[in-house]
Amino acid sequence: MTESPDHETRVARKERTRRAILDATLVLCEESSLVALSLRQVAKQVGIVPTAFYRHFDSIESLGLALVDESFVSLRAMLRDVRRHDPTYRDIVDQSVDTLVSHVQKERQHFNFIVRERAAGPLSVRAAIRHQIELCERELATDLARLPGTESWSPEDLQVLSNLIVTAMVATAEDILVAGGRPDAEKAVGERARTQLRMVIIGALGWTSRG
Amino acid sequence: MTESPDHETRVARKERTRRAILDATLVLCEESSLVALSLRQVAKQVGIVPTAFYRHFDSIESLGLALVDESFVSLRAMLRDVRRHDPTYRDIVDQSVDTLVSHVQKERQHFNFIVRERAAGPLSVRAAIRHQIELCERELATDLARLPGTESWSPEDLQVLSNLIVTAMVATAEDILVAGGRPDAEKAVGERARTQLRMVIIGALGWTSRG
DNA sequence: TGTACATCAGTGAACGCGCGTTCACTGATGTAC
DNA sequence: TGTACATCAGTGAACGCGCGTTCACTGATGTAC
Repeated sequence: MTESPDHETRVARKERTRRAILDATLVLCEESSLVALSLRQVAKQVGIVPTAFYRHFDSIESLGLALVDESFVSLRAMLRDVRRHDPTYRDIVDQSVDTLVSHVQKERQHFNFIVRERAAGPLSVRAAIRHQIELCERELATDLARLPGTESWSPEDLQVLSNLIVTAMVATAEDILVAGGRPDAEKAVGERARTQLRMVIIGALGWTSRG
Repeated sequence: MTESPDHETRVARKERTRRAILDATLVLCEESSLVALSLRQVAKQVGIVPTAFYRHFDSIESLGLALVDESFVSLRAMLRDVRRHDPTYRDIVDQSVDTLVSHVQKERQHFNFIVRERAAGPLSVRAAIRHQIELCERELATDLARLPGTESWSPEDLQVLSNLIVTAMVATAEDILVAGGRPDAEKAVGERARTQLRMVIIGALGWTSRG
């Protein structure tokens, strides 16, 4: 990079280039997938020579793993927001869906990366994403256990319910991305997610665990 | 192709090569995605020279569209099986999930292709898959309307419920593929899908449409 | 503070390779008479 | 049935291009004294 500020430390400059590589990759992954991406395309987008890439990552695959970590840091921040129930909301469903929708809009590139690479990324990237989503499911299961009405549920059934909810929320995130910024379409997807969450939760309350 | 039977018509030989291209692509797409696939890799797998590819398809993208059509023909056959409720089953949920699981196992390559390219394929392929899944959702919605207990539901809410069920079933198919043939893991995924369908249907019966 | 040396992010040339696509071709199959 | 011609699936050479990776390098930044 030539346009570096004059009095920046060497470590800071390196970090800035690393950041630029991550950002460039997120941009390129808006259209396609990691597996169709070349190191040279990334370098070109960043504005460095291809060989400079190796100062930061071994391969596109390890760059992908770094992006998974980073994406889930921001996703976990969202889950914390959901968990901290804002008293101005009359309904936990309304609040959760609003948080999801606004977070996907704000972190569009990260969510797009996750949903695409989850299905099509390099094997290790797919595995890492699957693992992270499973952790989210488990966290949600323990949250659900604190909800009134689930006292008699077995841990297994809570886990199954949690899996269903996470699946529906991932699909909602995908559909918000497909809506592509059209506010009416995004709003419709949010409405649908609200209805689905209510259906599932009413189903949950009517359900008697076998455990 | 050199190993052609002696007395095969020209049309039949062409069809056989076309079939071989489709099959080779499904094999190569087990590991990766269409967008990371080259025409030369496909030709090599088939055993033809790269240029012969053009006798059958314009591009990898149009080959992908042909595979979408083909995959959904077999998927629709499955939906017909689900719809024709076998009286030996005590439960529509048990039967539907069994049909799904066995169909995914039988048509592993097609399902793998669909779930991967749905998220990561060329734009036109993604659009085609999204369209087909939407058609499935609509069909399911009309089926649901015939179920006792849904008389008071609005068409919109039936559609929303249908979307939730299809989403859960697509996720189930994905997880069966991830289970990768390990019978215990596949069985567990089927069990979970059964429980989830029951939760959703109980939720549906407890739900009062606003329409 | 000044000097001598070490570190290391980024450079640029070079490599062999697989890519999509073009083109003129071959030879078996199909058709008209 | 036999002949002359048309069709067309598959061939093989050739092209310019982008690929990942190697290597020796440069020159600014950092460190030891």
